[in-house]
Amino acid sequence: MSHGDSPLREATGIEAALRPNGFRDTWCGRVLPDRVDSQARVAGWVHRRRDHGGLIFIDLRDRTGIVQLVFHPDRSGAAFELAHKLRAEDVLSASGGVVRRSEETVNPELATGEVELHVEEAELLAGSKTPPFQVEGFSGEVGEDARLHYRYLDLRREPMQQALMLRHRVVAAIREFFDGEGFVEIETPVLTRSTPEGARDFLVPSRQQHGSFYALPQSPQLFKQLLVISGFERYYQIPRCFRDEATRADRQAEFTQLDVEMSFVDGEDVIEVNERMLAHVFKRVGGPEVELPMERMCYDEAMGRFGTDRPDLRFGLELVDVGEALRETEFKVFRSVLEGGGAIRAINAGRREMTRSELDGLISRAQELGAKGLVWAFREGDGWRSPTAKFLSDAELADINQRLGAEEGDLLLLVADKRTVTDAVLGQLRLDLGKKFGLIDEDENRLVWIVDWPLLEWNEIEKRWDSLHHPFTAPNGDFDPDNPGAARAQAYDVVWNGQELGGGSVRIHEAEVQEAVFGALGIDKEAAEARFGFLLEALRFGAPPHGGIAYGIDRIVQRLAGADTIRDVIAFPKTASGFDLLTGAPAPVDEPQLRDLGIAIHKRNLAGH
RNA sequence: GGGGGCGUAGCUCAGUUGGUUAGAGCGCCGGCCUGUCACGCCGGAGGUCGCGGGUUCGAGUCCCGUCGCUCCCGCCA
Repeated sequence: MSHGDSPLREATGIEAALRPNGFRDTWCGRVLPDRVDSQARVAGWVHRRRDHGGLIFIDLRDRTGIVQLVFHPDRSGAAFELAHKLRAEDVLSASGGVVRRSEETVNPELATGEVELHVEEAELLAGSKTPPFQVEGFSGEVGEDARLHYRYLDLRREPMQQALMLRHRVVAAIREFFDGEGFVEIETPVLTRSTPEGARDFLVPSRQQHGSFYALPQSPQLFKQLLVISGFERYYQIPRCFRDEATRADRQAEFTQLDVEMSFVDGEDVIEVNERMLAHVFKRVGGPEVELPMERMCYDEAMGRFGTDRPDLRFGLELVDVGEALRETEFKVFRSVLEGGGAIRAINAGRREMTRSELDGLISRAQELGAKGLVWAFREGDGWRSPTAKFLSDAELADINQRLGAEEGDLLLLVADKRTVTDAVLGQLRLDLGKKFGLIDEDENRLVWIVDWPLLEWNEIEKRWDSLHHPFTAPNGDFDPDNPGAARAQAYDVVWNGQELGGGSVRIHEAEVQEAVFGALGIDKEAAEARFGFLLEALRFGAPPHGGIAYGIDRIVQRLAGADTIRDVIAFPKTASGFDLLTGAPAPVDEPQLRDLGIAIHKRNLAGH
């Protein structure tokens, strides 16, 4: 290792470690060229240091707290070879004062390739309680509650430091790219108008207009469209967005978006800029290499082969339609599904050993995902080993085997239902099995644009058409209100290893088209005018053709960091039920505050207490 | 909103078919040790078993409720 560059000479480049020195009350430091952790036993562990303007701060594990070390750059050469012992009581008693130590020799045979640091002076700046959990060094995993309650301590831990630094670099690289491409970053309101089409809104009561509410933005979608109408041809923003829905490992109610919009473009233009942006950012932060142009797949193909619009392309187990093989089947379950216009779809999971209870688990999982059942089978000779085999003819079994490319012993899974159900269920089972069987190469990276989307999809439960993206996505070509399901859209989602990083579309730029699409969505003229009148009116002043995209920054960073949950790349996340364990939010407010807002609380939920 | 798992010392956890004084590792406190880097050795303190109710001679253990953490489904245009 080369330590000759004297990192001590660069004030901001100082990295040092303090480690136990054989006695609990002594410690010495070591310098590494880039970044070193500190640990020292001074009646406990020094578990953290931060460099700060040429000084190094060390948090001590107990009441010794933060220590300031003053380095003498002109002696740093010697410092690389010397270690000083510093007695704990010196530090402890030095509150506000300075401790001076004499030099002592160091045993050169102990050289580890790291460099020991000559500590010239030490000054106690602040004490510290014993942390509630071990911040550095060996310890079991710390529970989520404890980490979130003491988030500021959790954030001292190296993986969290790395994650937030990575996040910073991602955001910096994004700004660097868009600035270089002539984009303008413009902020849009956080207190805005509720548009209850999508997720539930977070509402903020108005003090001046009792009974009226602001909504926190689910996305700056409408404002960015207004901005392109204003003549800002290339806009971007990194806004905080809010959706009052359940939290998940990859979802927080409060999240950060990268929002982009461009004028006088079609979908190709948006994709072209954005894949260059992704390549730039990934390169800047040491992520996987992005080959340009990126892979693309049509929506219909993704749904057909993988049962999802965000396929993980790192492994096979693709969906296959076996309905043709069962056209004449006597098996009542399959027959009624086919006659009802449904589909029978299947995946060949390959040659697997599975116990009966594991197979039962697959059935439960399929039912949980919405299927009525799941047929499993192992190819055996020309037929199946399966409880279902006896209901099917030899010819049917052979045909299915052939369609699935099944070889001896392969596990086959069939679902019969409406096509949307078969695909959703098998698409998820495919992912479950991919993980279970270790089919996913974690080192592989597959970025793909999913393109050419339907504009709308039929919502069977609500009996209406829904937007696949959002109501402002433009139909490709003429829009036929009598056949809304036929409309396609220049929409594009970018999917990385099965996770959607972002999505966008070309937008409607003509008021008449927007009105027609609202109509198809069941938003009548009056409702459209009430909720989106400002947009419709703006469109009537001449909007440029425009399109854009929005990304989930948290997810991008999560993937780049290799974190299991989005919480690990958010400094102060909330729990699954939306609590902030650190501050205690949400919390009741005082009666006068409520009076000011004209709000009374129904205490029906408190009555039982 | 529904389902599963969890809640015991500061942290991570064990705790048998319900049975006397609830344990371990780490951390913490005291003592010893001059080259550690998960230091080591000796000793010690530390618990409303999430909370409330119930069953029982007896509850960490069983039941009901409740609060919290977590995963899955719904939801997330």
